Amino acid sequence: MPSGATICDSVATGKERRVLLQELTAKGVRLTAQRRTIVEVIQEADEHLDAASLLEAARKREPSIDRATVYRTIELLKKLRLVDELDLMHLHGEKHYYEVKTRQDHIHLACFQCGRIEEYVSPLFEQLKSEIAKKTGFDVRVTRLEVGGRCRNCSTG
Amino acid sequence: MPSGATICDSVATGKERRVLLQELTAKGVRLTAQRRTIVEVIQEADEHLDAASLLEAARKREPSIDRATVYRTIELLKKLRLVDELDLMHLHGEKHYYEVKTRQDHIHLACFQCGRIEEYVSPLFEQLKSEIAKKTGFDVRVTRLEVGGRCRNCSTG
DNA sequence: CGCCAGTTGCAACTCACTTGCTGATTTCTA
DNA sequence: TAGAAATCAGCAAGTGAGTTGCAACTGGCG
Repeated sequence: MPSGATICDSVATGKERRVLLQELTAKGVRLTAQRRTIVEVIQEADEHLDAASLLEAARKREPSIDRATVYRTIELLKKLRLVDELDLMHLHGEKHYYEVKTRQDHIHLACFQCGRIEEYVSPLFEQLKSEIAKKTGFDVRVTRLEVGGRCRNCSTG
Repeated sequence: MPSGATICDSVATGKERRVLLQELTAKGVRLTAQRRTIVEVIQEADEHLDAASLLEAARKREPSIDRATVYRTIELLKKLRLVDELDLMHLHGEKHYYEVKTRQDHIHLACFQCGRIEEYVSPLFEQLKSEIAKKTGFDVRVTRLEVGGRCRNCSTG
């Protein structure tokens, strides 16, 4: 975990989310009403948001917000490494999904049959990332591990 | 490795590629001149191909080939699990890249600075996939692990 | 060697995302 | 607490990757 990161939720699971507004303020990022709103929506989301859903949700609070602002804010949050971008195996077209970075990276499992997304955290994954860094000399900034297949329910029988 | 798969190259590295034409014939897929050409291009490629480059290369051999045919053939090869689709961390926009499936999945490391793509194979990754299958009951069909950061050269100094 | 399900080329279309510009806002300085 | 400088937002037009409907064509079986 980066020093100074602000987190919440259970520390045991590795799933604590960063607190975006605090981190943005700490980094001296200019806080406009639009950014506040977009960041709130992402922070409070309990499912994976694509840009269009994010825009829709943000407009409920701040109707004038534009698509371009949403994309520009997402870009900003990605660059600051406060959110992760996902494809979810392109189960529903080519759009991207966004989620607040958690302390430990997690793996996304996408079921091709029922479309459900499962999340999975593993010390083995952390170990693999360390191995990569050590063996290749790579400074690992972002990782994305997505798995496609059939979930337990859909693969029985 | 699936039974009956045809492979080539050194078996030691896990990087042997499937032989697409053979596998297509074996599966009874109708072989048109266009499909042959597209498959040859993918098979012989020594770098990651996006759809546009694939089209361009295929047209050098068979000038009438259309973009739609390339996309439809890629879709076919993906469904038959003969090729993998990559994003390469969207280093060059939103397009996708394709490569012939190898015996062992490999990890793609994308350098944000110089743009180079490194490949990495690890038993730990195979172990992680088994763990996922065992713990979640997921029938793992496709995996994609991409890492973004800075390569050894770009991170020194 | 003729048939026909499956495939192709074409052109128009969709969808996610980007960009140039102008006017508005935030934050810094005095 | 003004005013200035820098940054940001909204708008609307544009881009680029990928998709689709359709008529013509063809691989491979009978």
